[in-house]
Amino acid sequence: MLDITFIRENPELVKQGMINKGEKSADAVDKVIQKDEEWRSLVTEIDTLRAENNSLSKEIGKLMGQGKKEEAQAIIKETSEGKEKLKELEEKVSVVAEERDNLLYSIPNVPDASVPVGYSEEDNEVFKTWGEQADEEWLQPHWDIAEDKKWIDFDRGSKVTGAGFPFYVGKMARLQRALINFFLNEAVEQGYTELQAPYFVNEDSARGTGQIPDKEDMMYTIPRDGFFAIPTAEVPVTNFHRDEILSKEELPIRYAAYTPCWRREAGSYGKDVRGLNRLHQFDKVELVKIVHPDTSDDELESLREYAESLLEKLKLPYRTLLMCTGDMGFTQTKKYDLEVWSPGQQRWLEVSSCSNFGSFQARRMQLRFKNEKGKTEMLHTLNGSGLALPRVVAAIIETYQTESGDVKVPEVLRPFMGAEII
RNA sequence: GGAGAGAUGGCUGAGUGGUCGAAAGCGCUCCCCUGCUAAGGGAGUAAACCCCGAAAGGGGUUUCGAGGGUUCGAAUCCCUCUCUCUCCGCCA
Repeated sequence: MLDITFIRENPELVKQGMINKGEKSADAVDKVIQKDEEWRSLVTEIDTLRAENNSLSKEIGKLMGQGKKEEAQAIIKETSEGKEKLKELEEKVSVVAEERDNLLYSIPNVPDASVPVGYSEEDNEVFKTWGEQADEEWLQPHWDIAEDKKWIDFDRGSKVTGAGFPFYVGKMARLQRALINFFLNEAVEQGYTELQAPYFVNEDSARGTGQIPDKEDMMYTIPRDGFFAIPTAEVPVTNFHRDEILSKEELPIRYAAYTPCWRREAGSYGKDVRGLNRLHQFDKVELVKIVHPDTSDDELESLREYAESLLEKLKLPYRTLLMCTGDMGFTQTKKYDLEVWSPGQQRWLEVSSCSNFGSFQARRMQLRFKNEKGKTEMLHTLNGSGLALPRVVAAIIETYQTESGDVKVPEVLRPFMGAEII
């Protein structure tokens, strides 16, 4: 959610941002400004009326205390009239406030000036490419190798739960555990605080990070208890400080959390979902930063660099994309995607997405701090994967396969695997 | 799952229908006093929103777990919900 005052003062900027993000119309901007004016004048009216009634009520109290019941009675009659008018206005103001808020929720975050304007994948900018993209003929996709070695059991996963819920068997299970350990150790070494988070969240939290009302369908629900299975650790971790006012000494806050993630991914099909490319349950280490507004630009760069360093340590070729306005999503001001090279599939696979949300999320969840002047101000939030496991696993299997049919263990994982060959 | 107790400001804790946004204490900030230290005195110390103002600031409204209700008036009475604690049961 954007700040209504900011919209009021920069309507053209907000409109342009909306258009650049691919919204059909930016009418909501003018509408929300008008609704806000309406709301403010109603509030002024109500406040005045209430002030009158309050002072009359105090008068009654005073008279009652002095035993002047008849004089009090006369004033009571007067306040009763004001009360009815008040009720009417209050109903009106709540309707207007809701209309204003709905409009406000429909306006996306304004893209940063450094973001390329564009409306499709092709307009994303290749920010960086690292490593050689292997393309030998004999390279196999990871699902063939995994099936051969009985490392991943998709069929039994389907039997036990459903499609997209595989079992990892033996060495493959251990590889996952190795990656989780590696990612968390690296993050802690970089100064992130490790956090173990709940896997279910309530409705307020889902709303706080914006899964509700927009993206409800992506989540699995536990209706009986009103919970949602988290689609990413971003949800519980960012909500950790919801409704809090932090002191500036606590900043920046950096968290790393490993959790499974559940996504319904309705409507997916074809080669995109083969093997480990897209699952309903997967593991991920998520990084969340809560920072001073002045530092969020730098924090995004260091977040990206950190995520990139993980792929470099695993020696997995990748590229970094700077997402264009139309491909970056509703809540972000700027976003980088990291894509690892999948030699067996000859395509790029997204393994991390590093985003700056500015104060957009913070405002929605009332995440604030006391600034230098002692005023409360919205914080900035960022997050990025560090990293999502399945596609990294796919890339490892495909990149480290040998012509003789083995798969080697990346050097940095050997201490965790206790072997050089998986 | 059953029985009971509770939720008040940064913290402790008083307040059971009327000058209560809330006593008192602690903490914190500033000032005074004190040649160090210790102690003492005074003032201040929540958030959101609206209006006025260039600003400093001023005025108003709302908020005592959340939501609804009774009343001219609610921290205080009624209803619903959430959370915390204690005991019992169950359990990794």
